Amino acid sequence: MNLDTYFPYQLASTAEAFSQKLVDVYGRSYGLSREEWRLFLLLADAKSLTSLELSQRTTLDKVQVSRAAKKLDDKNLITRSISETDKRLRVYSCTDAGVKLFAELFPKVELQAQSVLAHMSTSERNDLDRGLAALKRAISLHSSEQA
Amino acid sequence: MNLDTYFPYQLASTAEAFSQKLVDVYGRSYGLSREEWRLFLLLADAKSLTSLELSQRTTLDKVQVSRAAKKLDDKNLITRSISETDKRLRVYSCTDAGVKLFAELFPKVELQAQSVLAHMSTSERNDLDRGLAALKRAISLHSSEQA
DNA sequence: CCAGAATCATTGCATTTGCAACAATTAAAC
DNA sequence: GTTTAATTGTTGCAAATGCAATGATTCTGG
Repeated sequence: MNLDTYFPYQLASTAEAFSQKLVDVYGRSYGLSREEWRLFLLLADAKSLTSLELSQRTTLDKVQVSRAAKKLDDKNLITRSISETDKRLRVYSCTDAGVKLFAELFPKVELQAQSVLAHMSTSERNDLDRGLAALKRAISLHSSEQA
Repeated sequence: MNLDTYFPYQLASTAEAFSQKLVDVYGRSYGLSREEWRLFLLLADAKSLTSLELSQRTTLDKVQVSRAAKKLDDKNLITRSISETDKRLRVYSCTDAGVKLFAELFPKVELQAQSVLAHMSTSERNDLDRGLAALKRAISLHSSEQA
């Protein structure tokens, strides 16, 4: 089998390679994992979010959220507290240091992403956006029909 | 930040979700990991491949190949031997049991993939193929210009 | 032919991850 | 109102992973 023409492999390996380009920035320079970066993206411009909101708005499960949040807390980038309205939930928000780091880091990540995407034409980028959105929808439809 | 419109997240999460759909088949039913499945795909219709060829034709490094191959060997799906021409290299090939399992498993995986992709139009699938190919090329160009 | 550099597969070790279990809290049933 | 079920965050433990080190083999330059 030639993997170069096998769609599942092309999707997985291309996505992985692109993600690695971004990890090269926020990981190598600042020691953040993918999960930490993902939470950081959500918390950066929100006042505060609960653990439930974080789980729902990412693909991370509760263990991943708990562990990534703990690491961000250890780095003093976010704070964790117990929700007043539901003591089972946690409320997270960025510290000042977190906001500052994000303001510095995000443009670098964005620059890296754009410098890769700059090698694609506008029409190619539109194709990719539409194709991905369609695939995402297809996966969702498939899951609901299986249930 | 709304991750739903953020390209890097859309790419990563969609690719992960699609991959998981296939893992549901070859992983849940047969206990194979992504890495094992990837080697299995290459070895299934090849007489034999060396470790070097496997590394080059996948995104797996030598440690991943060594460990995945060991597990496939433990399951009696492939054989490992030392190359005659270069005793540093290993030569892998499917066992009869491996060939048989692959013949049974691959159609199931393919059916699963097609049943997801069936929810996309032909034009959407073409967009995705073209967009992915363009992104892959862009990543490659970006890497070479950095070097 | 030979000494040193290079390449390969494997292993040890530390970290990460997935999954089940657990304690704390809330919701539901009656 | 009380008991039971359900939900949440965390932790323990086993398996997986990344990375450096190692041993074995081959290549290189004289």
